[in-house]
Amino acid sequence: MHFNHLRLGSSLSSKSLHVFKLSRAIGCSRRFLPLSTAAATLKTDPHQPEKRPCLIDFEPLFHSCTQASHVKCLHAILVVSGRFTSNFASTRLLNLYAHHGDACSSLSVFDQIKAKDSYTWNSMVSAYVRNGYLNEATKIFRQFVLTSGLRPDVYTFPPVIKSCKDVNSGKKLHCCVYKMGFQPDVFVGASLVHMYARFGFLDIARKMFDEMPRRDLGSWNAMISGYCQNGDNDAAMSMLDSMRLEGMKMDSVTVCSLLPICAQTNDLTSGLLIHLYVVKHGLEFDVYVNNALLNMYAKFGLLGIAQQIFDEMRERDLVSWNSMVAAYEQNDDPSTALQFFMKMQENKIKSDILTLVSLAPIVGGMGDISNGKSLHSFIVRRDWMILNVALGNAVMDMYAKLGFMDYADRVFEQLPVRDVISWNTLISGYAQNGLANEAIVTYEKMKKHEEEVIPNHGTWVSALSAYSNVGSVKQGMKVHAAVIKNSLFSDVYVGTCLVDMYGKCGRIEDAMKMFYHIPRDTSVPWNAVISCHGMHGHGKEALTLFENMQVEGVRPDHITFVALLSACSHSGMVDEGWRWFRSMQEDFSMKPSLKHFGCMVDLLGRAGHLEKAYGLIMSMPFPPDSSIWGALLGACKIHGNVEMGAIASKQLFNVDSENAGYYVLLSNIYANVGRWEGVKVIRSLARDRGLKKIPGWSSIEVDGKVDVFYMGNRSHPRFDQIHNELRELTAKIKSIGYVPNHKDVLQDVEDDEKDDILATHSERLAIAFGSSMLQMIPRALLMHDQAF
DNA sequence: TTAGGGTTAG
Repeated sequence: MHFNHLRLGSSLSSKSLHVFKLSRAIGCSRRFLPLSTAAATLKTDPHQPEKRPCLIDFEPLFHSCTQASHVKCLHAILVVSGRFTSNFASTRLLNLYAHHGDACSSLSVFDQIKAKDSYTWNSMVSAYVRNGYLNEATKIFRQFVLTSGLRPDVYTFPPVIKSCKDVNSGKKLHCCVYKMGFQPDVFVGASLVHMYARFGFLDIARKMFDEMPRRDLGSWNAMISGYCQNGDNDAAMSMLDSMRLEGMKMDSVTVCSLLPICAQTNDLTSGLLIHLYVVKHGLEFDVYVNNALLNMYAKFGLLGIAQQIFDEMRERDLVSWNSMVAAYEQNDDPSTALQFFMKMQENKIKSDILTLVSLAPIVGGMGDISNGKSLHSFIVRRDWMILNVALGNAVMDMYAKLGFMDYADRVFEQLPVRDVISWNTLISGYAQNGLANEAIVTYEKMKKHEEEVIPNHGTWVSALSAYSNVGSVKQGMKVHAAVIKNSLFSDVYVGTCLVDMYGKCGRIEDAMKMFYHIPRDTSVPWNAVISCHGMHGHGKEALTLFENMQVEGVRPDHITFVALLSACSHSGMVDEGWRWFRSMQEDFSMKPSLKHFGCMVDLLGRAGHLEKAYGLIMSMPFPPDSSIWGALLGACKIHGNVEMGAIASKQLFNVDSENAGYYVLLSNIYANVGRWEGVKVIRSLARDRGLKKIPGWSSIEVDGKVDVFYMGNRSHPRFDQIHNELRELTAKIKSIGYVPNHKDVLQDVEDDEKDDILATHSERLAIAFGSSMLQMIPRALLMHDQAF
């Protein structure tokens, strides 16, 4: 019966008005006035004025509470009608609050119940567990056992077992259940089985499961989900087979446990079969099932299907919304992800920690620090930083993406708990922002905390990329040793980083040795090895490797072609470059991206075919970005083509007026041909727009420590020593015939000043430092100048 | 009328 059937009149009596006021006072909306009117009418039946409504009269009202505000309203009615004092009614109210996520109100009701029975105690424990207040649940359970004088029953244990945080407290409860003489029946038994499985004690769980006197679907699910959560997918599947042999059919819980492992094992077929089962058995209206399906399709990159499931869901919860935001974020569509987040706000869906975990990388990618700061303060205001390491890590990563490593570091310092990902995020953040030295220092610091945090794949990958950026092969080799010690050398990603490190440091032979040690059935290591050959001008070797890759049946991807085209570009192999640029489209059906066009513009430009490069840009199927025009502008500098340089820079400033580097490049083109007026115009333009070029830097490794130098930098503690060494070296090389090339100084200054500028170039500072530390021979400086 | 087993993350 619906509460509307109880409505007997439409005008409000004084008592019903009282109910209304009371219901407003405790926060329920006017829309639910009929509920209070109905109850008030119950009280004021003119024919039986003394008769208060019986508990049975409230039954339909209990069932009508589909929203939190309904519960508040019913609460008011119970108070007014004098039925709140009934233990039964108030405990049901307690449960209703808990079901609607309001454990605080549950507690307030609980406190008002004077003669609590075990139903009341059990309900309060489960109210806390249901809403995630595990510590409070344990406290209430203790009070129940120690102070109430009542005996826990079979209803008590399942929620308490569920709230265990570690296996030891679980074991204690297991003993307690055993001592009190409870049979491990289906509920308590399944709880214990799942508790052991959850903490990874699958053998104990399995033994208990096998010895259970009775097993229902829930018991099977406890065991299957235990295997799934521990990544033992084969055991989960064989358990499923046994379950079916015993005539049990999968329900929504079984389905929800299995769907995530379909995505993990890349088994789309099983996922589709389960989806079919869901539809056939009418499980498609379960929110959990829909969320699990949605997530599985998103993990396979099938966003269209995920979106369709979301659109067709009758009921959506926070997990559904979070999953959609994460789905688009993880599939490189941050703008749609952001739209979903906005829609959440429009629909008044409150974000939780996981919403923010997905939102942080989106904000990081938007490039606006003020948004980043508001997101951070939103989290801090709610104290979520303390609750969840993953969120802290996500915020660090966001600041790293925005280029604010000082903020990322501050967040790191303030984290109450740091796990391996916190360290990895900081290290890779520094490395990605060009602060290789800081990355290395952090990695060294991490090693000192080895007892608390064990490095993983991500650590080696970040550390290696930092060492390869500063060209520190000795330190890189130490990481290599650590990788071998941890038996990770056969991991494709770690191995590829080693290839990359040796390659970037110029140790091509070592890179090749490493390459032949790692599995090469995917494009990942091939891309690295092709790229490092290309980088050092070994275009032919890069091409040979590319051919070998095809012989071994490994399909090249977009990145392979970027590596290959850039190898052609660095070796001046124009014809080969064209050939593969066409081949990728014709033979491999790949559409060239901006990066491929960028390589081609670079290839043609470097070779002096500026008109052809311009023609290629004009034929592109999408608008060229700053990297394309930047490549053309760079080529104009090499070939001193002022006219084309002006065209390229005009386009460049249209698409990216913020990058100071391009202004410098154009002014250098003018400077090269001595057009100092042009230089002045461009420089003042850059100054007016408040742009400052990020200075170039050079690094050198001495005794395992890496030092970084910037042009004209005087802040080094050994500055005087370096300066003296530099003077001596310059004098020496001048005495053996070195003539400074003033053309390389792109400023309109006197020749002696040009000497000074050349002499304090960051690479020279680094070499002078190295020389002063190691008594390096001046030959290094000579060699360096040739490459200048 | 209280209970077990389920979906999202850095």
